[in-house]
Amino acid sequence: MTLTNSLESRLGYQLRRASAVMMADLGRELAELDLRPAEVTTLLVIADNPDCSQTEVGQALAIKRANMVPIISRLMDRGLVDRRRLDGRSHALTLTDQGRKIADDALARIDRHEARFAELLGRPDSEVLFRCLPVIRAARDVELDA
Amino acid sequence: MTLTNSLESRLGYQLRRASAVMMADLGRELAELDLRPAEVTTLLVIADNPDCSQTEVGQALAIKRANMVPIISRLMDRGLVDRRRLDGRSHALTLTDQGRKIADDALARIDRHEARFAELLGRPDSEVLFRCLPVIRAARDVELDA
DNA sequence: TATTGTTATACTCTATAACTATA
DNA sequence: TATAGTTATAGAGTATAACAATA
Repeated sequence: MTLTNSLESRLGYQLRRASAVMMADLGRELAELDLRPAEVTTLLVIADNPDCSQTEVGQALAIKRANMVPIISRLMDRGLVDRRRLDGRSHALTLTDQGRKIADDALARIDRHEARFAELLGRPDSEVLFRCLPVIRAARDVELDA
Repeated sequence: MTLTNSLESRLGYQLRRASAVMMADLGRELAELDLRPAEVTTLLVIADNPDCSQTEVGQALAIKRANMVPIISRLMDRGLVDRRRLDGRSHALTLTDQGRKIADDALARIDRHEARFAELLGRPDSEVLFRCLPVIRAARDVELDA
């Protein structure tokens, strides 16, 4: 009744399944904040880079310009992000006080979630992962726009 | 102009980005077959387990019963998968000759794609990944149905 | 001309609830 | 009652093309 699956020996498949498990776990951790993963990551990038632009956030997160629009829009509607005109076409993004509070809370939750998995893996293996995953990304990081 | 991103030090984030890169690369490799990743994996599981049921394929791939329907449906429409009534409610899935040909082609492409990344990582690190990723999955593998 | 933000739209995968017809 | 397959529907992420305003 348990099926064999030759995909189990493929790295891409294992990566996808592992990533799905961590995303689901993160989702549970963030559900109370009513924030989607894409919104949280956006919030954290703005926290790290006050006065950055929407396009820059997208570049940091591999999210296309067009797809940043509804994310920023929702964060502003909720009073977590503020923006200030720079020149006629670009904005400088910052967190509001509320946004900073939520970002801090989110980061604490992320780190609880991370700790659960780090403990599972142990120190030396974690280090290999942190060395290998960027190598995979660098192979051809998601190309933004065309 | 390059932003800092504290997420870079988080395993979940690195996994997701690395997985996205491999998925995009796989997508390019499979585009000529006009098969989506979910369809290819389904095809390969049926190849490995002739006469399995739709629900079983879903369990192997962490795809919910309801979401298997359009996948199987499209594979049958294209003449790649065949099914035979078992009892009044379950079917036995098999590949057609055409399906077997496509599955073989897909597997060859997957392995070319895999080889590119394996080469990048090297032998000992690859082994660590193949040991670690299932550990992450096992932490709480995607629970099917409710 | 190139860039920032935007709109509109489509596709892929995933999630839930409820139904049917069996067993 | 539980199971296999199904329908309908919604959400989330991602992709493309095209536009306005500005640099």
